[in-house]
Amino acid sequence: MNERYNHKEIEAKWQKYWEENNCFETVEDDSKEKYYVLEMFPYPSGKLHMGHVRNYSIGDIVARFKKMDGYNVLHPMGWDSFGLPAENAAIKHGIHPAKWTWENIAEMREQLKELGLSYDWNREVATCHEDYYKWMQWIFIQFYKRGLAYKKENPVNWCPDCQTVLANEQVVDGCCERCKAVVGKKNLSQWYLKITDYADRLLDNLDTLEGWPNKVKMMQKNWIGRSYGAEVDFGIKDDDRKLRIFTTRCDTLFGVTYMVMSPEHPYVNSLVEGTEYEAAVKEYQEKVQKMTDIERTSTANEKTGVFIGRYAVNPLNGKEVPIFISDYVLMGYGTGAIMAVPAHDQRDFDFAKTFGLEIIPVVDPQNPEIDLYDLKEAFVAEGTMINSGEFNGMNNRDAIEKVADYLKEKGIGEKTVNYRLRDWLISRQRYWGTPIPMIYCEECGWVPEKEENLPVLLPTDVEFTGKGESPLTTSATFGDTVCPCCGKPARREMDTMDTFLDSSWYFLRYADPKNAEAPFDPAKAAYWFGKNGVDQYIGGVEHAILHLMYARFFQMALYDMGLASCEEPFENLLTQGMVNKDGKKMSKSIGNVVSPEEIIEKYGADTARLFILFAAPPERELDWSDTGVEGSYRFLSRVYRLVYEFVEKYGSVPETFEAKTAADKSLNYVLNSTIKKVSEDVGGRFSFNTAISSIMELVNEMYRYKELEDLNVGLLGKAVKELIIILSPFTPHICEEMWEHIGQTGSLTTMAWPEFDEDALVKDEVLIVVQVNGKLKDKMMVANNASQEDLEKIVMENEKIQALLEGKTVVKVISVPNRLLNIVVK
RNA sequence: GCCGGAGUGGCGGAAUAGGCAGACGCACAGGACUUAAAAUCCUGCGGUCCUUACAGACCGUACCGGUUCGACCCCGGUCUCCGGCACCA
Repeated sequence: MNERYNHKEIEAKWQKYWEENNCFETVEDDSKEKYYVLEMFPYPSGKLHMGHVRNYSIGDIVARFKKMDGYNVLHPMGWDSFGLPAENAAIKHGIHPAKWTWENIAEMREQLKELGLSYDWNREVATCHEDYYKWMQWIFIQFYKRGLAYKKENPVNWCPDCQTVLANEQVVDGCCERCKAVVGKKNLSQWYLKITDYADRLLDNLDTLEGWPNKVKMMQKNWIGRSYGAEVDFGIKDDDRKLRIFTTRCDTLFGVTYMVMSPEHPYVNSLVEGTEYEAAVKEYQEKVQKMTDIERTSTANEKTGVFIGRYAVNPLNGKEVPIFISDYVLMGYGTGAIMAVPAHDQRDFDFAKTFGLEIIPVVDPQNPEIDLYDLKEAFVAEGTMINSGEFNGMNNRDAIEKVADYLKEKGIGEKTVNYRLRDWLISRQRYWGTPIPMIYCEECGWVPEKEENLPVLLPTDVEFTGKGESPLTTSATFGDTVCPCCGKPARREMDTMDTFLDSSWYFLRYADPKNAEAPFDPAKAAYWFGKNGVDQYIGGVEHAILHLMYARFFQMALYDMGLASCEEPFENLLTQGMVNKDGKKMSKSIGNVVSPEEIIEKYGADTARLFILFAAPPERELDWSDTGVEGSYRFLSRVYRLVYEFVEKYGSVPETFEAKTAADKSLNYVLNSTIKKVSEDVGGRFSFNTAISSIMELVNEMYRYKELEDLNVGLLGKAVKELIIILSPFTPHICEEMWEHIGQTGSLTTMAWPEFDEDALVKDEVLIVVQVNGKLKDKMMVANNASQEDLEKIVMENEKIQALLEGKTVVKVISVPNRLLNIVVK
C-alpha cells in the first residue's frame, strides 16, 4: 500500500480480483434466507449518466450490506435493449440497430464494472437477444390463449415523428413521451392487452404494498381512476333504441335538461340521416376528428356542440330533452353519452349557459346565500333532494343508492363501475422490438405461431426509412409463411411489441436467465421471489405509472398461469430522486452535465459512490456539488492515512484489548454506537447519508484518540478493523486495499457484518437536560439510570436552578430517565 | 378543480416514539506548519442584545392559532413551491 491514496491503481486491482474470483456469483441455497435486490435495468444509450450512478450505487450498498449480513443475495443486471434510439441511429447513420445496441452494451457494461458494482454478471439478460424475446413471444401467446391479447380497430394515438402508435400512458400533455411531437389520431387495427381485466386487482392490491412510497400508489390510483356509478337507459323519441348513459350522480336524474353524445357515438349518424341537421352534425364530427388531444382539451372552458334535432325521454319523469353532440363527451369512457344536469355539474352548467338551455335544481344546499334559481355556478356539494318526486326530502348522498336501486327494480338501469384505465395498446410500427408472433390466414383468421417455431426472428434484410408502416414490411423473407392451423399460405403480423412488454418480466428471467425450455423455472423463481417478490426494487419515479403498473399486471397474469409464486412483483420500492446541477436537471442544452467518466477518472468510483450517497437522502433530489465531491475524496484520504499510519506505527492489528481509561471507554462507545447506527440506517431505513455521517464522526474520534499518550493499541486496532468493514459497502475498493494492508486475508465481500457490543453502549454517566417550565436552563452529567428522587435532589442543589426557583412554587416535576428533568413552577 | 408531498443557518442536510434545534459535510473566516504554495492539522461559524473578559439574556424550524409540563414533530387554518390526474360524466 502506497503512502498516498492512489484511487486508480486500487480500483483496477480490486475490480480484477473480484472478477477473477467470481466474488458476486449467486446460486440458490435453501440453507440461507434469500434477498433479491434489483435496480431498474438501463436502456443501453451508450454512456452512463449520474442518474444511473445514483441508482446503482444505492442498490450496491444494499446488496453488499445484505450479503455481509448473512443473506443469499441476488443482485443482477441487464439491458432494456429494444427501442427507438437504436432504430433512429440506423436511419441517421446507417448503422444496424443490433450493432449499435451491442456496442453500447459493451461500453456500458465496462462503465458499470468501473463503478465496482457487485453484480452477478452470469445472469445478465438483454431483451433484444433472441434467447430472451423468444420467451417474450411465448408469453404473448399464452396471453392470447387466455383472452388477454386481442386485435381491434380503433382511433389510436399516432406520433407523426416516430411514425408509430402510442399507448395512452406514452402520451404526456398531448405529446409523444419520447420525442415531444404533438400526437394525432389514426384509425388502425392494433393488438391490445386486456389490462382492464386486472384494474380492480391492480388498484386494491396497492393497499397491501406497505413498502411502496405513498406517492407512487396515489399516482397509480389516479391513473386507474375507478368510479362507481350507474348506467341508465333513456328513451329516444321516434326510435326503438335506448340511449344508455353512465353517471355517478343518479340522485340528479330529475334535473336532466338535455343529453350529450360523443361525436363518435355509433348512433349519431343514423339519428340524423336525411334530416336538416345532418350537414351540421357531419361538419362538427369532422372538425373534432381532426383535433389533436391538445386542441381538444385546450378549449376546456368554451363549450362547443351541435343539436342533432332529436329528443331523449327521461325514464323517471317522461320529460323530453334535446340531444346534442359535443367534444367534451369522450367515446372511450363510460358509454360515450351522458345525461346533462347543469344545476349540479360545472361542465353541463357551462354548456347550458352557452346554448341557453334550461337549468333545474334538484339538490337544495339549504343555504340562504345561494339562489337556486339564479345559479352563478353549478352546485356540487351535499344537500336535500327537491323537484324529484318521491325522492324529495332525502339527503342526496343517500338518494344516489336509492335511485340506483329503483332503476334496477324497474329494469331501466344498473350499478356499474368505470375506469379511466384503458386496455394497453402494444402494436408498434417499428423494427427494433419483439416481433408479434401472430399469423393471419384467410381461412382461420389470426393464429399464433407454433411454440416449437419460436422465436419468430427479426429479419435482417430490412430498410430503414423512418417513414410509413413497419420496416418489417420491407423484408423479402419475413412476411410470407404458412398458417400453423391449416397449412395454407399466410402472412405474419408486421408490427413489433411495445418495449414496455420486455421490461415487464425481466426480473423473473434473472431467476433463471439461461433456461432454454421455458421463460424461467417456476421453482427457481419461487426461491427468489417467495411470497412477496423482489425484496427491494430501486429506480426513478418517472416509472411510477408505466413500467411499474405493466410489471404488476404481468406478474399477476403469470401468477394466474401458475408460473409465478406471488401476485405482486416488488415488495419494497425505493424511488430515487434526480441528480441536478445548479438546481436544474442536467442536460446537454443547458451544458451542466457532469459525466461519471470524468469523476471516476479524477476521484475514483469510491468517491463518486460516497458523495452521491452522502449528499442527500436517496428519495430526494440531489444537487451535484464539485466541492462536495472534493470533501468526499478528502474523507477517504483521511481514512487511508489513518490506516497507513496505524500500520507504520504498530504493525498489524492486535487481537485483544481492554477498555480501561475514560478515553478508551469513550472510543469504544462511539465505535459500537456507530456499528449499531450504520446497521440500522443501511439495513433498515435506507438512510445512507446519516450512516456515512456517523462513520465520519467515528473517524474524527479516532483521530483525536490516536494522539493520546496512553492510548490502547488493541482498541484502536479493533476500531480500524471494524471501520474498514462498515465502510466497505459504500467504498469497496479502498476498503479491500486497507483490509489487505492491515494483514487480513480474503476479500471483504466474504466478511460478516460486525455485531455491536451492548455493554459498550452502557455509559457510567449520562447528560441530563434541566428545564424550567419547558425551557432549557442547564445540562449536567449524572450517574446512569439515576432515580427521579436522586435526580431531583442533584438538580435542586444546583445554584443556578436554585436562583431560578427563588420565590416560585414548584407545581410538579417531570422526569424522563437518562434524558431530562422539567420543573414546572408558578 | 381533485389527489399527494415539501417548506429547518450562506448551502446540502440532521434531530428514528412529543424531550439539548442545526449532527455530518460544503462554503467562509482566523491560526499552526512552510522560504512560498499545495496538502495537512487546530479554532470559530443561526440572529439580536449585553459584557473588558469569563459568561449571560432573548428570539429562532414558511405564517396564524390550538393541544401539552414540553411541539421542527400532533391538531385546525393560511401562504408558497413541487409532483400526479384532469371536459372521465
